[in-house]
Amino acid sequence: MIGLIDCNNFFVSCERLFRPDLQKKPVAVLSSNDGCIVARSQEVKKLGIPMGVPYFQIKNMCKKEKITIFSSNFQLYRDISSRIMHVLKEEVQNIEVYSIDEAFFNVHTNVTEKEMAEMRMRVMQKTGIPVSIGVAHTKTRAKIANNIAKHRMRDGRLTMSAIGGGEGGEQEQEEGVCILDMTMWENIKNTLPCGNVWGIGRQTTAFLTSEKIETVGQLLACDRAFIKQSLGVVGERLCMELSGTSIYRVGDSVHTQESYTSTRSFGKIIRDKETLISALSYHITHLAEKLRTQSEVASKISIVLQGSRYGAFSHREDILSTTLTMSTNDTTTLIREAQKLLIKLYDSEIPYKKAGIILSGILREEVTSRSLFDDHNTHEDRSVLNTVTDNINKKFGAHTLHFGVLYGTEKWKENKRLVSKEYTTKWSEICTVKAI
DNA sequence: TCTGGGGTCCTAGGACCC
DNA sequence: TCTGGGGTCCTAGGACCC
Repeated sequence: MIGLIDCNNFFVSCERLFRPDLQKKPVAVLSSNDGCIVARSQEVKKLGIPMGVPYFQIKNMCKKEKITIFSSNFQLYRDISSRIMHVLKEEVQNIEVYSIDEAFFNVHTNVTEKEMAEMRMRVMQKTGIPVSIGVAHTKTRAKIANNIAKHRMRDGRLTMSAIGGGEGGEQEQEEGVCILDMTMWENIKNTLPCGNVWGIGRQTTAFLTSEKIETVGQLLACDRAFIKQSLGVVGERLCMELSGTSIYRVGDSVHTQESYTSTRSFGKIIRDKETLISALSYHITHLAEKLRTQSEVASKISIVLQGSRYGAFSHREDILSTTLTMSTNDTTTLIREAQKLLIKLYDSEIPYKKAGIILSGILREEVTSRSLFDDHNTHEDRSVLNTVTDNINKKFGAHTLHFGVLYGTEKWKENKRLVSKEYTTKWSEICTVKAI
């Protein structure tokens, strides 16, 4: 059987961990630049505030309903996430970290809800973060099981009606866990909407609706050739998973990353080339450092520029890439390449709102060969410079030592007015406990 | 005034090869 | 007059996920 553990309202739970006064009170977390709502407490969901809504549209409502708002604090969330995964590794043998707040794991066939409920309590006790656990025969079904588990938690003994299914059976249910066995699957599949399934998004849901296919039961009753023809191999696999044949194994998605992206919206409109260079260099500094700590190099660099998506220049995104003559993780080389790309892509007429870098063609540093025409001495010098820079920044904090082009960062840096402290990753912001 | 960021996989079509 | 068949690799774009 495959289990899926998922943290409840993860970012909100992280904030509450250090603000216990906010338990049971409405709390929401914003995306970077304080743009949109990306995490909501149960109380906020009940108020009808949807996921992803722009903050400025509901600012008044937040004030009226006394919702506590936080800017996103990814340092904190990443650290709490790693603690949870660490605890989980002690609990089960095979875990696959799927996202910042989710992990799949294998569990024995006769696992009981009681066992999972106990595991859930231990994770909560050791980390302070509430989680839900769903178990089923396949990953896709485990996702559904987890969804049911989440609803069981909210209002005590809730049924599937909240996500569209009709949960049958009178058996005792544990809070926050669900083992979706054959009997229960047969009970829910004919009322479970396709759109609630992992892997069926907006487009596919619209298509299925147009074909009068609304529920998972109806989808599974379809002709296989029709599925393959209209939804491709992805749809075919999805149906296999739904019908109980496991296609995706635990551990499948654990492999080295193929690309790294760093992009950020600007706090205000940017028009001049120099500030764009500064922004791109900032992203390169971050990514190149990441490559170096992982002993990797990139063989392709892309710059991304985007005009304001709302207003006269609606949705204009430009990408320009170049393949490097030699794979590298050297900050200087990458900044130079980005500058060349920017000169080609830059348009003084466009009010820019966002810029970023994508590094791809990621390779292990030791397997890459050197170019015949490469200047060996320059390479060595750069390597020494990068090492020294990395060490200083590691010791004294990010960007202590940086390239001159990064002056200008303050011109585009995001707004983050409501950010909480780095309680667990920064000495100066650590919690103080007073014993009386 | 104000609308996020970081990924993966699949597919179709073009370039190129023998 | 008549101009094949079978591949691979790369890329851009779409759909989806958290």
